[in-house]
Amino acid sequence: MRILVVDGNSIVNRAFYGIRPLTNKDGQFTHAIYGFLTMLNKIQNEENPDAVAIAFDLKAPTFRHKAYSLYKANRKGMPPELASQMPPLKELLTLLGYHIVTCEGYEADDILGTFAAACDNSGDECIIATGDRDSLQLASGQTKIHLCTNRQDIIYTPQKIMEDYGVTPAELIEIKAIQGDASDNIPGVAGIGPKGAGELIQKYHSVSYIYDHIDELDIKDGVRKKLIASKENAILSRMLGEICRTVPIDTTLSGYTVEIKDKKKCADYMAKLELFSLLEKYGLADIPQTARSEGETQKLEVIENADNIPLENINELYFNFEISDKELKSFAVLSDGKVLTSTDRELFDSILKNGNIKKYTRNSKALFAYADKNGFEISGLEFDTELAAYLLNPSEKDYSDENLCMIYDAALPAAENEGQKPYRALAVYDKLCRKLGNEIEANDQHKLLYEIEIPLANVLAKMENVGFAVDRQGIADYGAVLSQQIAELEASIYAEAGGEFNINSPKQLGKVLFEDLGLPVKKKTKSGYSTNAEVLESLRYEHPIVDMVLSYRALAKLNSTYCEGLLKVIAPDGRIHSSFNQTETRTGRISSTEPNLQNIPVRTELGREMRKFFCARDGWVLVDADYSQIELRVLAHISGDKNMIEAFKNNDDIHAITASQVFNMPLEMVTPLMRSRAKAVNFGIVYGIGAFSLGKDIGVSTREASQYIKNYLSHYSGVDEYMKRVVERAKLDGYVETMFGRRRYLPELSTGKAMMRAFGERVARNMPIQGTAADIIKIAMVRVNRRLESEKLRSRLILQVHDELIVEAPVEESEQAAKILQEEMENAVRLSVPLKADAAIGKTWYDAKG
DNA sequence: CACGTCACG
DNA sequence: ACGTACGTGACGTGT
Repeated sequence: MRILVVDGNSIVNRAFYGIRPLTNKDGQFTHAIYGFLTMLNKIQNEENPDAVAIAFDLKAPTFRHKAYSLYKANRKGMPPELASQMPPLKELLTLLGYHIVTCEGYEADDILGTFAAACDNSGDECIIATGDRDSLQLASGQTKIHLCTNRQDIIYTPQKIMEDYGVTPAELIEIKAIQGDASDNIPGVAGIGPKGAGELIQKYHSVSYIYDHIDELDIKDGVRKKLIASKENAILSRMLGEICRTVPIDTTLSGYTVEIKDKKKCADYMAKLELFSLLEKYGLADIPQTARSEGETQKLEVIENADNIPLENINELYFNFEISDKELKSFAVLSDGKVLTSTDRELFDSILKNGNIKKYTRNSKALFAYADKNGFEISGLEFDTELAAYLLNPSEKDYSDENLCMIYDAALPAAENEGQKPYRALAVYDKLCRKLGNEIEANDQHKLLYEIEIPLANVLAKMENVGFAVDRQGIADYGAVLSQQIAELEASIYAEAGGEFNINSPKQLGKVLFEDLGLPVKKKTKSGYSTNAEVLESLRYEHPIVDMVLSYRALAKLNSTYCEGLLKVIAPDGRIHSSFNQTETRTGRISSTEPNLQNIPVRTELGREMRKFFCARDGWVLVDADYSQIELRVLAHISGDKNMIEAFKNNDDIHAITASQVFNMPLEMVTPLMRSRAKAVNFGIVYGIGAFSLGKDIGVSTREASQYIKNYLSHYSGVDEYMKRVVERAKLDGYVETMFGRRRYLPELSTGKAMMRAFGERVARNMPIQGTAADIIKIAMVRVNRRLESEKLRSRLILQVHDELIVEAPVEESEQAAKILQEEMENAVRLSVPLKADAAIGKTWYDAKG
């Protein structure tokens, strides 16, 4: 037989520290459980064992030898965020049919050792799954080690160990005895590390041989001295490092086969932990869940192509649809507990137009786009599950109805066949909508959903449909010029490098710059030398090739991402129809894809040229309006800082004012450099700031940067208090929110890991600001669209770039459109400081942007 | 598919 | 000792 023996403690640790924290609705941390089962499932698929044993340490202090407990006793216990995951993990493992093995007085790796020894005797095969290299000593003809690392898993056989370490598995114990292991409190020999220890054991094979022949060894005197000085520790370490193989446990492999006994119970438990992706991995996706608060699980009844869809006296309609290329493929409604499907377009349209039927659905943007394309407006769209769920938790990855049913306890009925599968969620859509709706009310997010997100879906749909006109030939010509220049730079770079290589490969470029040309290494990445712009910038004067590479990069980016990329997505109508995603970001911003029109170059003149190809159709112009410092104004408002509010009320130059405060001098003395540094401080504050990064950003020492921050916070003391308050509040609530109640949960804040917690704190400071600004421009978009339509203009919104809106307008409407933009943006919400928006008109985006 | 890089607010 | 500001998406390379 073939048994997989899992080092439970080691794997769960790896999962806990390797994955960002995750909780379910109850606040139960689940990432270690999720990571453990994902890894276990993967290993099982790779190794295909007949049986699985999962070994855990016991909670009680354990000892292997008398001396052992002394050493292990002072090892730190688990952080509570991990400890709280152990009982549910073990429960779930048991439900999944795994056998958990523990033994009083022994650690998990002793159990591994015992199984390995048993297999060595019986001739069975043993696979040890662990993240701990200490277990490599167990490798043998019968036993291999499946080592889980942060990167790729490595399979260790005795041969592989010989290749990597140059010794036998047993000799690894000897090496460790000399080199020691701080994390295990194994002292080893002071002054000799892994390299020295490896060499000694390769030559002499054992600690006891070394000490028996200490005077005859062919080694340096220094080494001999160290060995002699630490003799006692070395011999003790030799004992501590050997894994015990005689734990009194049952090693009859046939007792460890895996079988799920109660699939339903198992599925329920996973659902409770909200580990839905595991349901699929363990083949439990189709098991109907118990409705935990709704009584019985429903039976799924689907009537395809129903000839009669009763709509008489229907006030609420739960439905779903398939629309592709703005054409209706089919739709399905929930009627009297049954799912009825149809392809009747006229019926579908009449439902959409009928304001007396309240409609509950998902992906309303697609629906609005369909209506827009067909020249009518939807009336009575009441609820969108995707948008509601996004407001309840914007960090969710999957807003599919099936997933939402699982998260929000709307028990999915079982499908009797493949054909029924797509309708499982619809069968319980009324329940799902009710639960989501209740939570929206409980969270006070009513306005956000009904007055902002749902109407916005309509606006976004129209923006997508209209698209942005581009000058195809202009882009192509620009691309050709770039290609020419790229080819020239390429040749010069090869000449400097003394040969051809792929400049686009950071790996190859790193080798050329830092090995072949010997330039100083400034920074390393996980996989080698860093070659990013910041590094190259600092090397500009070291070698002429550096500037060439910088130029090459700039041109290559423009050509591949913008020229070639955009040419690929121009529609037959000569316009670019980007998709605006409403449920993507965790702050409430929208995102743009295929193509991303929110990152068209602007910061360099060369890149900015690109915007000359984004234009209005003949006889029309672009009206571009952007908010002035919306995030700082939002900060002034929500922090209530008197000085900052005053500055904005006076329409002062906020960066200059900040400079005079940070550098402690009169406003007239502020130089452009000081102003630009103060601007960076303002940004930094919004982002959650650290002195190190601020210093790096503006090129001053960390010390100096930290003084700037101090000055800033003492002048804007309201901001200082707000920043403290918001983090404290977030720790209590577990989430932060915007002015309009948009939330983001922050499980990071209750982590034991300092880095991660610090990240959570920065997010807590930033999200309410970035998110409130996002809320505001969304309100403005809905209102701008409403005004354009109600004033019977042909002008239309075509793009949003976070603090900027673009309208395409007939020339004769442009002034009016500009006025509408400015008014609606500035009056979207009343803050304690004025909102300021500036509009400009031009034939192209380049011209229209201030 | 992950990573490095770089474009935007 | 380690890494280092918030939020995105696209491209090319290399495992």
